[in-house]
Amino acid sequence: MSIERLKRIDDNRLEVPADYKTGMRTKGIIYVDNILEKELEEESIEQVANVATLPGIVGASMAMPDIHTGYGFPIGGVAAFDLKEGIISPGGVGYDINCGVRLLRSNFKKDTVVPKLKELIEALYNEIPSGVGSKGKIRLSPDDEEKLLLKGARWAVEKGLGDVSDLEKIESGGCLEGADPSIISQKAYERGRSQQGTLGSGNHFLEVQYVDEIYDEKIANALGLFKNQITVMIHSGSRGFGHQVCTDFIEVMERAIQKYNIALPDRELACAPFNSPEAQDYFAAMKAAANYAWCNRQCLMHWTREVFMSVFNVSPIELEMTLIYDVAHNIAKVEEHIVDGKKKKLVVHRKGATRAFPPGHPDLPVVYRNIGQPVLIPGDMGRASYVLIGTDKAMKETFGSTCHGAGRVMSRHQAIRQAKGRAIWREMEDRGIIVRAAGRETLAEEMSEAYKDISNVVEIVHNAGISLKVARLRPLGVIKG
DNA sequence: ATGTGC
Repeated sequence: MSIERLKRIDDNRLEVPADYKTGMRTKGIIYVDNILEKELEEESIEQVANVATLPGIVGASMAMPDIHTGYGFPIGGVAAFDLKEGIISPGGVGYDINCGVRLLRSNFKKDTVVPKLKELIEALYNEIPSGVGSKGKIRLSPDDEEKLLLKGARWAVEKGLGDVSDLEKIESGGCLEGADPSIISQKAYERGRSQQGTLGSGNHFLEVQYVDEIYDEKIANALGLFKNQITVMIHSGSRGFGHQVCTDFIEVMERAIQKYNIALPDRELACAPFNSPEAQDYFAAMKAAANYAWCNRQCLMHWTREVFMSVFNVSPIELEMTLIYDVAHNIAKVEEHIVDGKKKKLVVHRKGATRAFPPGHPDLPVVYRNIGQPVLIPGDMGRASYVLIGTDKAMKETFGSTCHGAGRVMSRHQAIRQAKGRAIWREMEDRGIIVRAAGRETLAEEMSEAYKDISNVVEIVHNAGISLKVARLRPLGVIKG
């Protein structure tokens, strides 16, 4: 097994041949150019091949340029399965169910915010609960929690956190139908109760940014973006709740593979036939966790708006901090795609991959119907983030998917070692970026050098045509967990 | 990612 056995399809794609490994039902395709090809881990190639052995896989086992090794499935992976012959797997979604990103616009320009940046970041840090195991200002009764799991972001809006108009700018309207609170474990309920409305830790962040480059004027304009404008990006997920749901169902799936006699090259691929009770229970629990995450990002956004209004003493109308979009990048969804010329429903797993639906798709908000789905790609805290737009080519090639972020090049441990004796916060401040982090080692783990250059990643998906660059955002201030 | 792992 090695990289020499991969075949270059074109400048942006490598093929993992179907004979790379015994049991593969289809080939693998990895979106990398000859630069990021060098960063490919052998283990993650193996994982792309492993996914190709799963029953009912449709099309190729795919991976985006931010691929790295994950639990069973690679992070950056996209895999679609037939509803009758295929499976669903918690490892294909990931531990942080519906980890995702939302982007807010504003009427402010860089010049207005920079003089008050320290005060702003301090205020945001005080208002946004962050860090491992952090508790929020929301305390849920068991009844509240159940409603939240059914309603998603709408639950927060009904509590006065945000506006109804926010909902249409969230993927799936901020709520997946069919969540079932009755199959959530007590443990998950307990962990979820105090963590709603918290940022989390690791690569989760809240970032104040400015638009530094526009690649597509027409689309940027349609999204309400302009040069030097202040934007806010929020990257968070379903916290301990989603983590517990994943843990609970990996156990269920480990029994299911015995019961249904599914042979796997790696037990971390544990799964169940999509139409089995085990799979349907996982899917309904995953939806509950997805709804928990959308509600979480909705709460974080609301407090962000409040902080901006208070620090700059402006009204909502003056600020016009509207939601541009909210994407999920760890999720499984039933979607309609064209397979061999025919419309077919599939269960698409995106694990560290972002949906990138094209112009005209019925699932897009009416206001974006003509331009396509906004794709939000966070980079590391020192470099940049990107806004892209979904394309027809993505729909044809990748089941409407693209990359989700930079992807690590250093393990957390390696990063901590490299950062020893350095003051990362000061290095950042020297570059004009104010950072505040809850965890003692978070800044070391999250420093720029620990990640691939996001520009390289985005260049590949842009050149491959599976999403197109609209704007680049530079960080000014960051809140980390 | 995570009431962080051996």
